[in-house]
Amino acid sequence: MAKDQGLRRPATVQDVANLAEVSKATAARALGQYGAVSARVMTKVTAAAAALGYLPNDLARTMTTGRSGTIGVIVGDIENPYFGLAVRGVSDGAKARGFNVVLVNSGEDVAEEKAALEVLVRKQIDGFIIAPAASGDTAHLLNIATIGRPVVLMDREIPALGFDAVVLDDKAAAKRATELLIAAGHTRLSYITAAGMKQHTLCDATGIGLSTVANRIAGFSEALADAGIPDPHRYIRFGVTDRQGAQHVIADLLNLSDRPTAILASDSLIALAILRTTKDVRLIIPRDISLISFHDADWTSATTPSVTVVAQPAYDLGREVVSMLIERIEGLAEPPRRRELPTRLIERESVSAPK
Amino acid sequence: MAKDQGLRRPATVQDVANLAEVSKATAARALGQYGAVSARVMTKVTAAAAALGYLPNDLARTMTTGRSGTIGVIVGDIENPYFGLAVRGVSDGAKARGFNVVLVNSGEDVAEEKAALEVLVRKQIDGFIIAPAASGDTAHLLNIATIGRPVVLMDREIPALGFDAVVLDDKAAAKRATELLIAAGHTRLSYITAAGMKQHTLCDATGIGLSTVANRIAGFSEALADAGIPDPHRYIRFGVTDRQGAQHVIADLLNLSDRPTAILASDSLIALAILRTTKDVRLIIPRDISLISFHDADWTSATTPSVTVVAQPAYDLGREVVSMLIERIEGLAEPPRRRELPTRLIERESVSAPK
DNA sequence: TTGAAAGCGCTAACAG
DNA sequence: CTGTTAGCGCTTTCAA
Repeated sequence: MAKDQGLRRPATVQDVANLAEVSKATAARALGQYGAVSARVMTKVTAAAAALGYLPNDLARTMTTGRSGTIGVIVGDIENPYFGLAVRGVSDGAKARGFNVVLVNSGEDVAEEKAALEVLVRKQIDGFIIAPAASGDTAHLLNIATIGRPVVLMDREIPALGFDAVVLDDKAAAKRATELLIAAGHTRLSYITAAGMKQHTLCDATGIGLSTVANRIAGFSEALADAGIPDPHRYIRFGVTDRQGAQHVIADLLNLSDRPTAILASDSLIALAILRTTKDVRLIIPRDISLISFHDADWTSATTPSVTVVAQPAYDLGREVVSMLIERIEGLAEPPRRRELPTRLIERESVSAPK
Repeated sequence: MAKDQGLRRPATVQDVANLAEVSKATAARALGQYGAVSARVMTKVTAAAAALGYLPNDLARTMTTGRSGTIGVIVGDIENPYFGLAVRGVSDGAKARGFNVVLVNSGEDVAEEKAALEVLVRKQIDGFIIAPAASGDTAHLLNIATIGRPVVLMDREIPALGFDAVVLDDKAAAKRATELLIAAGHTRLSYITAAGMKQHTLCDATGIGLSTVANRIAGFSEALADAGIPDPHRYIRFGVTDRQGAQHVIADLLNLSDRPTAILASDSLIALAILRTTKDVRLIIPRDISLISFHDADWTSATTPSVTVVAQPAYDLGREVVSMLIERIEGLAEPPRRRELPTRLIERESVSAPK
């Protein structure tokens, strides 16, 4: 008996219409708040819907309207607090305007990014927010635009594609941070970055895969050049993505006979690896080595020493990017827009003069 | 001219069929790998699909099959590294079996949880993984089961609902950690937990909203009782959800004239708040106060002192929970199953004897 | 203001 | 093995 209610087929517009004794079209108009309905019908239909526990089938709605009210977000690593915060900005912004968000991780891998994109297209997503894994190999991104779905780039830009983009002032940020280190007296400075290339080794500025990486290296190098410090690329390390690799690269760096006396880390995960490694090899921050990290992660203010950081407006980045996207979805036709958000240097305890 | 390709209507099965000169049904069979097709037709259709850049419309497919190949995950706070890791386990497991995941944050709020659930039901999600925000107020969860969509509970269980659940051995874990503290000589022990109730104040064990919280408090209290320490609830604090609140509660606790000499933190975010607050009031860990935290967050091994933690198999939790769910989706009809995963105490540097 | 009918893109059931 | 037909639940003409 109780089982009668146990498994019932979900109610449809037709069911509601029957119970309310109106036509399907009328019931649909009342439920979907479009067209025009008399007050009498409105209440009857609403009551019927409530009685049946009616919930609209969004897929059917999307099938006919062509709009899913959903936007797709693809980032490299949601567990990176920087992206985590940005995604929260996106979610909040989307929710505020009645859109849903579906989030996919690309693992900073172009093939996975491509697969993710395909899944989302097949789900008839209205538009995309992407932090692209690489700036070469972008055919899939162009395709997406071809089928009429807007794309906004987040954090990393690819000017050639002509998409809207919201980025940070990475070059200026890197330069400012580097100058702080130089002002403290350092001349052997290292920049360690997660993404950008497969190789950990140094390279000339050509072939850098990500605008953020290229920009920061430009800022870093410029600061060194301005200070007359030679061979700026000497202590730059790329592609430090996994935890293992990070420890290894950092340990190698610290074992150099003329090891760097200051490090700039591209994100809080790298900074963490540096903390761990210095602890392992019994180097004290900032006495033996100074540290500045990109991203004001939660823990950076709680450690001893607390760490000097480049604070990034990640949440605002997300808000901004989603509002740009929604404007496009709603038909905005202007030429591509680009917005650059400022970062801020927060000085704490991890920088001092070299010994 | 170039614009001709600029915006083209996405290709449908019908388009592919026309180009391949077969019927719509045949094209669909070839594309969807079901039914049976001759090799000749198969190649023709495949070629046509490639030529047109055909991508199936998953919504249409779901409409007719009733299966979306997507599972919904609802957690309180994806930025909590514990849940972040669990969700990654879920994603990996789902991907491996050909399912997609859509993730929604509930902000540990029942109303939001309810709204999220509704959105997902409307999208015809195949099944749900939920870390419920509270164990009262569960009508919406029951409803979901009523319409025939399986639910598996993650991390927190609600036995009354009869759902599958995967949880950790919270009680044993709390007891073990507490015993370590007691063995070190502590008698004034505090437990600080994020979720559970609105009030920060102490309470009797009745009306605790979450199984995890109740279980841990049981383990904590039991250890104190076993050691003959009176008034075990004295230093327990609930509902420390936001950063502000955390600082405040902790500061109050540390300002007590007979303040606790050891704290057990319910997650890494609380532990962080403790680190920050002790730093503020110039208390040294572990000299002035010992600390153990639930969750082996990344940073806990990199700080000075590194922090002793209850390591939780969050990733495995996610894997396990998703595999249970998929079995249900694929028709498993057995009675509800419950699985408890073991945690592990990792001793590091944040515990010592009281002064 | 309301109703009837067509159609979104796909798969399922049934013939041939 | 292939084609025809019907229908998923909804919105959208078009008439009434």
